[in-house]
Amino acid sequence: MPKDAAELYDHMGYWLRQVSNQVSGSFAQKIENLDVSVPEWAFMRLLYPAARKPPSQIATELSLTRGGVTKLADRMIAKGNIAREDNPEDGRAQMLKLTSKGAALVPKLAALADKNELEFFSHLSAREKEQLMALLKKTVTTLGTTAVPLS
Amino acid sequence: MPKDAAELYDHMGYWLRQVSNQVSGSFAQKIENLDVSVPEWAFMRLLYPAARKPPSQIATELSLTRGGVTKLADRMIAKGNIAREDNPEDGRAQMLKLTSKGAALVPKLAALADKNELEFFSHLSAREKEQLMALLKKTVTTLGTTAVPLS
DNA sequence: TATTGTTATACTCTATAACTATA
DNA sequence: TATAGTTATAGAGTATAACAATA
Repeated sequence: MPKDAAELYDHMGYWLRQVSNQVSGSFAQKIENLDVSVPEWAFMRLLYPAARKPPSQIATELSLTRGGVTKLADRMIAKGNIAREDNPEDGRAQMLKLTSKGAALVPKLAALADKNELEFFSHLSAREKEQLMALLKKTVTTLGTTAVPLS
Repeated sequence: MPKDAAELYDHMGYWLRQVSNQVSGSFAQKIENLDVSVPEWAFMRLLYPAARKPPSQIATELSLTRGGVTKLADRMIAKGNIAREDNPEDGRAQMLKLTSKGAALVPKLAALADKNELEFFSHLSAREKEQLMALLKKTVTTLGTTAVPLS
């Protein structure tokens, strides 16, 4: 039986993008009231509950450029959710950390993330959810060892 | 044993976004030479090989607003990859279709998509890839937002 | 009045590249 | 010279809302 055109061009990336965009889009609406964007949430999540990380590390962990991290960080600082901290040992370096306001926000954001997950993935069995999560993490882990870092 | 913070805030949406962004980002670089963006590819894929669809349907299938479709379509028309066609039965309506240039581009884009998939998912077994694809499609299908090509 | 699509506007995300300060 | 971070600039993607034409 011949494959049809749609099947020929059926790629994982396409479906990943569809699902990711919808999940993130819906989550973005949920956290709008708290004045936090999805990238900001990912950023804050890396600093919770009390981590101090340099912008360069955030850039690596979120696959952003350093310029992108600066821009995101500027906005979050303006909102009072994170703070910069000078490094006394190296005048070039700095550390980013959550403010108490930012730290207090994280559990609220996490609760909304839980709600969002329920909305999108409750049709999957517990076993299917575990599989999906494991496959995604396995992909990221493998990329971490092979991917070309952004400059 | 108490969960630690990282575990508490471990959401599917986060990992989906990480993987999707990296896969799409890498694919974007690959198709840059052909002067096509990832959303444009998704758009063209829906019209291949010879479909005629109204903007409203594209908007539904790609989860975009009508305004977004107009903007994307404008750019693709400027590039000569798609064309607008008036609907003689309804003066408000129109149809979008690939030009011969656009249609010729699709197999090239698909080949690059194949290459990208290999890069990102060859660490998964055939069975794991099938599982991942099935779980993603099941999620989209349940949401009822996109027409799933039946295979 | 309702629907299809366009236009105007705005903001987020992300990139590249030049720049500053420090090492 | 190399590194950490910032700034300037740009463009893509997406949304909302007002609008025009048609039904």
